[in-house]
Amino acid sequence: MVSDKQQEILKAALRLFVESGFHGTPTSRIAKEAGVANGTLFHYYKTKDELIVALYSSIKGKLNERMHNGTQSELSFKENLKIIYANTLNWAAEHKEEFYFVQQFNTSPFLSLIAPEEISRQTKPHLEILESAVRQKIFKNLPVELMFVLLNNHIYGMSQYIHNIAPEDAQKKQLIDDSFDLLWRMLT
Amino acid sequence: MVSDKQQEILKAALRLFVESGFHGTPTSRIAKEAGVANGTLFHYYKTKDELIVALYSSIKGKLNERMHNGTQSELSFKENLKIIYANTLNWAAEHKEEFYFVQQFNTSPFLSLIAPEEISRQTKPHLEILESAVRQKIFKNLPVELMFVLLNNHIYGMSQYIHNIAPEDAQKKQLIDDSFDLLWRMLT
DNA sequence: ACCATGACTGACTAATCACTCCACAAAGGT
DNA sequence: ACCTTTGTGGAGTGATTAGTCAGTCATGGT
Repeated sequence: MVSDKQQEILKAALRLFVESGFHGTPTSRIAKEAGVANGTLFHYYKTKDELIVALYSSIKGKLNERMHNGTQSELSFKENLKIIYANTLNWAAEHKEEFYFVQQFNTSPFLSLIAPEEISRQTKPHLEILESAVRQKIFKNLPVELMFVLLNNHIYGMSQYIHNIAPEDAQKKQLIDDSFDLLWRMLT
Repeated sequence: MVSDKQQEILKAALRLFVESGFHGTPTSRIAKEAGVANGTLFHYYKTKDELIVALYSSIKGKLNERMHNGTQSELSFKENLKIIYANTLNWAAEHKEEFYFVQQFNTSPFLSLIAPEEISRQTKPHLEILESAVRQKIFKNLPVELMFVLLNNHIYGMSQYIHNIAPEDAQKKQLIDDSFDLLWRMLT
């Protein structure tokens, strides 16, 4: 159950963190932009760190939800992987601030606030997908962790690029198709 | 001319920024760890922002210097690219804090403190290398900016991976060889 | 009508921050 | 010897910060 005010706080925090960084945005400013009293913020989140982590988890949750939209066990591995790939890139393009925030968070000392088991819990399903592809000899016989970071960073890079050139829908679709082929070619 | 104390300040700042983030480390702490008075820090750098940018430029400069070590016009394009690739990954492995700092900086609002022309000045030579590879039909006929972000993020990913598994020298070399082949296969 | 609960408020505080200021010292030119 | 420049120190300052706290208000149960 996330109340309206809580939503507003998260929304304002996201905007301001992206604009000015974590320590660069005072809690007072977040409260102000959320149209909420200072105390209210601390009513919902005991500390600023807790707010940051909550925001991260909320965004990650939404991305994960979206990522597997439309995948079906009847489809081939390649088709499913491409759906996941496209979902992620489309989500990133539609949620630039969220995506940027996640990147910012991942390359910051705040990442250590997330328990390692929480991280591996999120990562595990993806590693398993890659593992099965290796077993089926679809992918090269390489460590799945290696393929995972390459896949991840490929997506990061593509997001950056799509963000920079801001393509039309048709062009974007083409770009996703083409870059998926590059990725596929690299891993198979 | 960079004095000893200045060096110590940069060294301490790097360590602390990586550990606690930009705003998370007070200038007073940097001065203390550098074995220098508070005022001395501000004698060399008018503001904290100026210190951060100076640190970034210094690190980037060192990386750029190292990157092209050993390249020769007599060698083939592929050989030279591989040298650059390996130099970058080796530098990153030997300078984890520096590499992490650059990533942190790049995904932070501080990036906007670097003038766009400064950035494109650094990027241009790399784009030109890619352009020539496209002209010679070595690489696929794709936008060079696209290949650039993919190349960049591939290297970021590999650095992450190498950092995580901390391989022996021989294994690291093998990893660099193999991952370069992946990259090459993707772009040609 | 009365009360209990919990969301919500905003003035407040203790601590911390970036940065200043001024004193002094060493170096080097004349 | 004298002056100027440059480097260095560290106490000090005003602004800002995360977080507190004492209390108000709306809601719903009885």
